[in-house]
Amino acid sequence: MKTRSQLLKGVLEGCILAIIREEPAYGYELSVKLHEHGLTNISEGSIYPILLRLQKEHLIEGHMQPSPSGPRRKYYHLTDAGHEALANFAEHWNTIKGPVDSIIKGGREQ
Amino acid sequence: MKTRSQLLKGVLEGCILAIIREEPAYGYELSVKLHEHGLTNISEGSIYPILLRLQKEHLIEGHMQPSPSGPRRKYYHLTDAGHEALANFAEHWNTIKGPVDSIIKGGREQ
DNA sequence: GTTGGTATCTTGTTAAACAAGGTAGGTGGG
DNA sequence: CCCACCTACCTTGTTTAACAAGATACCAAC
Repeated sequence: MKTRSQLLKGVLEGCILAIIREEPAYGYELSVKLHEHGLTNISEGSIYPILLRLQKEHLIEGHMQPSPSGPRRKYYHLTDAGHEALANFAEHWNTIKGPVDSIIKGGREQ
Repeated sequence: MKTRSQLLKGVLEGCILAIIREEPAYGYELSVKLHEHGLTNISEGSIYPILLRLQKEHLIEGHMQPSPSGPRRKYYHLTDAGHEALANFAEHWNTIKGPVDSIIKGGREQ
């Protein structure tokens, strides 16, 4: 179903920023949390590239930390620019969500 | 602002299907209607490619018709497959909208 | 020592929005 | 008559993102 993956464009990035805002998280954890929130089947092949991109844009910063069990984890936290970007994203999301809902539900002309 | 144009990915296609479902429309008209609904700054360079794509996928059909004033218009209407695709899109949209809202608003762990 | 879960990252493919630009019909003003 | 303007169509090239697939590796338990 590629409709879904098109709908996720740009959305995932914002969601990841939002989750990290709550508390620092590592990649693998993000895939679990997104799933728990209802965004199922988000593969790691989507998440890691986003994390690298966000890091390159200085919206997040990461540092390795040992795990109580298993390989080391790279925890990411938001930068100031990251908080701004998230606010910006939330605003865009809100200006799109309303119109799209009203159009899809239909029936309203003019 | 490219965040916005990423967020529109996949969304515009569904919106166009939804508007055409209400009544047949032509390209130029769609750009006006989207704007009226709150989706501003959608250029014709976005709309016409979508219409061509939808037509190629047999979700819509178009036919030329004279205009009371100005060049001829190409009115599009939904096919059966188009109705299905729209229902499908609406479903996907609904499964994404809720989770994204809850993640952005934040505060909920586990 | 090998299996399996946790964890990271990379490459290549595909698909979509949009800017920019090109074509042309009709109408009204000069 | 012709020229400018609005309506209306379509195309090309650029950029960006999700994702599948796969590579790597640590650790624990058996």
